[in-house]
Amino acid sequence: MYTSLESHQYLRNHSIKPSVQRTAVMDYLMNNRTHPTIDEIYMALSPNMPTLSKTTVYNTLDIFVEKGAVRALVIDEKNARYDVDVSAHAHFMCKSCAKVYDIFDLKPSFFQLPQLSDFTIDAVEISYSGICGNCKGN
Amino acid sequence: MYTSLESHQYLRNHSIKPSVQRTAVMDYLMNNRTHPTIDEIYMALSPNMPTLSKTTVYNTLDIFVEKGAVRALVIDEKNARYDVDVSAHAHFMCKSCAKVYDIFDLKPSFFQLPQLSDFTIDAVEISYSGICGNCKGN
DNA sequence: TATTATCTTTGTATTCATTACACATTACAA
DNA sequence: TTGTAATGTGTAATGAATACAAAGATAATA
Repeated sequence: MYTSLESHQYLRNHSIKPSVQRTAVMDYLMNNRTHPTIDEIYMALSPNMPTLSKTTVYNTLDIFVEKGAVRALVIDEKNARYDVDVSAHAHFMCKSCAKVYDIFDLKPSFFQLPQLSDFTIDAVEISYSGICGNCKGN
Repeated sequence: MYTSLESHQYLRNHSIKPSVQRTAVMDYLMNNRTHPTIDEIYMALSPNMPTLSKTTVYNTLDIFVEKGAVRALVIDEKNARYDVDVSAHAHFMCKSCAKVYDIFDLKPSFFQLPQLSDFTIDAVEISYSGICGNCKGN
């Protein structure tokens, strides 16, 4: 369980001014490693922050991504998802329940960026899809 | 330049009944390897097929993907993109102009699907991003 | 402390890709 | 030819994301 002090510090480390809203969103991301959508974050926080606006959640995540504190995942065609773990790892999305899982045990070479003269490559996203264990039983 | 005869045959090979509309869409995909969006396909075809409906383009691509004749790419958060080349290759999207390029020269092992007890993995998508050569000059 | 400028948050309105759905048209088999 | 299923079409609805203007908070300066 991460405290808001830690989120606070993490934000500062990424040159993000830690407002109440930003700290709350970062707090949620650090404690819920489920690659949540904007709506999930908003729904989780709004009971305790009735004045929170969904626009703020959008703005906040945009800043987080811009500052490199969070990664935006393009794996779910329905929604953007956010991952506070910016280290090299891949993801798996279940086509049945739409949950997104981490996959850590891949060769580091998979995450090396190719050097191509035509492009300046600065990021890679490796996304698997299929059916997860929970859904297999259904 | 692929002819509509070839598209026709390609559809049959994938158990897709080749209607006029489906053949036209497949024709376009085979001759325009630019990973087009639904709208781009519709805009390109509608001058010659004034009665074509965008809904038909959506339905058609859904069938193509379902039958494995085409791959839907989740790389551009704005639009779905479609690739008639279903062989193992990766993509690069330019964050400036949003064009999507093919990347073929990766190790085959990158496209092997991990065997994990928790998931049944049946697809992988490797997506790079950055700035393309055209935009670098700007 | 008062003033001012800047940054942040908020709510509403808008955009636009995608989906839902009902109806029209076509293909095909009996 | 007739009936049925498959396919195509147009419109309406959905909903994520964005634009924007106003309100509120923060920080710096006098």
